[in-house]
Amino acid sequence: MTQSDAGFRERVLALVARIPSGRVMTYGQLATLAGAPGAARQAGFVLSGLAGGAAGDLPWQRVINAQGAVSTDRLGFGDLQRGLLAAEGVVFDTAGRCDLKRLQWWPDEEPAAQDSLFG
DNA sequence: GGCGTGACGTGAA
DNA sequence: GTTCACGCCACGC
Repeated sequence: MTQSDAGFRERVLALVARIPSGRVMTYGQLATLAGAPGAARQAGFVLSGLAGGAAGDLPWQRVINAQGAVSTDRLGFGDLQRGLLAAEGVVFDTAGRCDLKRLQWWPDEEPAAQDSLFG
């Protein structure tokens, strides 16, 4: 398995699928966890192929930029992403930004730890 | 083989 | 606090 491994895309998609409801991750975070720190742009490009319904059960909506705002606004469905997150309890500011510091999720965290976050 | 692209990130003004 | 510009790495042609 030293040929091409799972690939950067597969790892990013696997991480996105692990994001619990009501939580979000940043592109740089996905890239770093995928083994490519700095490839935040590429991480977003991977998700770009999912937009439109190809995402299946993949919660691509839970992936936002480091500013706590959605980057899909330039794609035309930024409101869609905000709506999906809002349905999960994610509140966006008037500027379209959320409390990333509180909503950012790491695969290292366990479901039980989320309970403390809401407290 | 190399070049350009891209749902970004960080630093600086 | 915001905004501009450059740099980053993986993928497609």
